[in-house]
Parts: sequence; structure tokens; C-alpha cells
Amino acid sequence: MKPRHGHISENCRPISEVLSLIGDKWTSLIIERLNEQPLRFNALKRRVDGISQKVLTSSLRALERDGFLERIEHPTVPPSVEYRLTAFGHELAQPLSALKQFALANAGRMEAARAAYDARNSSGESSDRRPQPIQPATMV
Amino acid sequence: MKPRHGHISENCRPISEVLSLIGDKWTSLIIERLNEQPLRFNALKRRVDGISQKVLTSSLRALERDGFLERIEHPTVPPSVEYRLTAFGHELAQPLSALKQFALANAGRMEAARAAYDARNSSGESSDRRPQPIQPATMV
DNA sequence: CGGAATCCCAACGGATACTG
DNA sequence: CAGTATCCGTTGGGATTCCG
Repeated sequence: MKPRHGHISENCRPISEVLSLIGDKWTSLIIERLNEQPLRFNALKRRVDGISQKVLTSSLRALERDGFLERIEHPTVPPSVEYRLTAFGHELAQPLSALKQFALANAGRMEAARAAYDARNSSGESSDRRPQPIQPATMV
Repeated sequence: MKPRHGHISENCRPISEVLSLIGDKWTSLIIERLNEQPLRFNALKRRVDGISQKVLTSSLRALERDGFLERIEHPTVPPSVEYRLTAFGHELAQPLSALKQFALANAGRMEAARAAYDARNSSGESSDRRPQPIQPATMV
């Protein structure tokens, strides 16, 4: 995808580039699926439930551009296009998988921490820091 | 930060949550800095060059909410607030660091792949954004 | 089937300005 | 020092339509 992360100082660039690539809503899921097996466009789309055609296309292009996957066009009728991770892509999938393992293993802790935080601060909030109805902070 | 990633199918949720937290422009850099040592607000801001106070604040809040860091307010004058990763936060820093190592080790390959891709379809433009101007500053 | 092209809006995030 | 509050441009990405 695009370098959503604007200008970043020299040394942070690589990590920022990778994160701007995989840190979006869908790309990590795409990599997971393709790390299992090569897939055709619509097969992949079906397995990444909820993704739009537009976003899938642009995500695939971005991954292809950075060398993480290859797009193989079969000259058949109707058209058939296969996407598969390159060796480089499978390498990327590893640290990404580690992050996923962490996430799965600690989902409970995160949720608990959130619940505690939200209980601590004002009343119930679930997902986000919002405009926040300002409150008489301290003093029960 | 915010769950920028909308609704995602059940089993992918944890990874999407983590990525929506750290996958933004700045959070991973914040975690890196705090993984080295606890820092006060402005010290941290100085070390994450270019970040705005608003974004730093909201990022810190998000990390605090998920239990990855703690905010320690010292009742001094002038005010002094220390941010430090929790044990949980240091755990998160590990897979994140692995990703960074991958990024650093393969920055060249990515750039080469991009150059090759862009050369290949240099019919005016690639499907995505060009590289961006960069500024000098601090580390990763 | 595998896209490209458009439209559109909510959000991310930068730049001030102000405060305890 | 460590934040809040706002205004506002930019971008991500969903929905829809059209094409080879």
C-alpha cells in the first residue's frame, strides 16, 4: 500500500515502511492466507471476509511492488490470476506470525486491561478515546 | 490507538487489534523508545522526532489503556509525568522488535523490489504512491 | 473472472492556541 | 511541564458502476 506514514527520520524508515505496509486493516490477513497457499483473486477475497475488491487489489499491488508476492496471470478464458507469496514474503510472514501469536495469547490480558482502564476512568467506554464528556474528575 | 480496523471476523480480531494499535505512524517508535527506558512526556516527544503533542498524548493513552504502559504522575512543581512500559509492554516490544529487525535487514531488498517493479511498469506510473522526502533526525 | 474508475465520508493526524 | 481544545487538510477504504 502507500507509505501512509509521512516523513519519518532516516533510521526509522524501514520499520515505518513495513508497518505502513502491513499495519493497515487488511494486509496482514492477506499475508496470512497466502502464507498457507497460493490463491486466485476471488478465492482470496472470499477468505479475507469483508474486504472490498478495491482494497484487495491495491493491497496486492503494494505487496507485489515490495517483492512479497507475485502475480501470475494465466492466459485462460475466463481469466485466472494466481497470487502467491515469494520466498521474501514467507520471510515477512514469520515475524508477522510472531506478532499474531502474541496477540492471540494475550487477547485476554488486553481486554482485561481495557476494562480496568475504562472502569478507572469515568464511566463505561468500550472502544476508544472519544470527545469524552468531560467529567468532574476526582471525588467520587 | 483507536481500533481503526473496523469489524473483523472473530478469530482475526486479536491480531487486528494489535496492528491497529501499533500499525499507525508513531506508536511503534514510542514503544521502542520506552523499551529502552522510562521517559517523561517531553523527553519522549523529543526522541520521537516530528510527532505532535496531540498524537503523542493519544497514542500514550491508547497504550496505557491496553496495559502496555503506565503513566506515573509525580506531584512536583512543575508537573512531571513519567511513562514506562509495563512487563506486558516489554513483551509486546519483542515481536515488534523482531519485525523491526526484519525491516532493517531487508530494507535493501524492498527498495530493490520497488525499483524493479516501477521500472517494469514505468508506463508513466505505478499503481501507488511514490517514495517520499525524508528528514534527518533520530533513531529507530 | 479480475480488475479499473468514481464517489464519498469518517478517521487520522498536523498546526495552533490556551491552561493548570 | 504536560497536557486540552479546535480547526482543518489528507487519506483509508466502502459501495457502486463499468470493462476486457
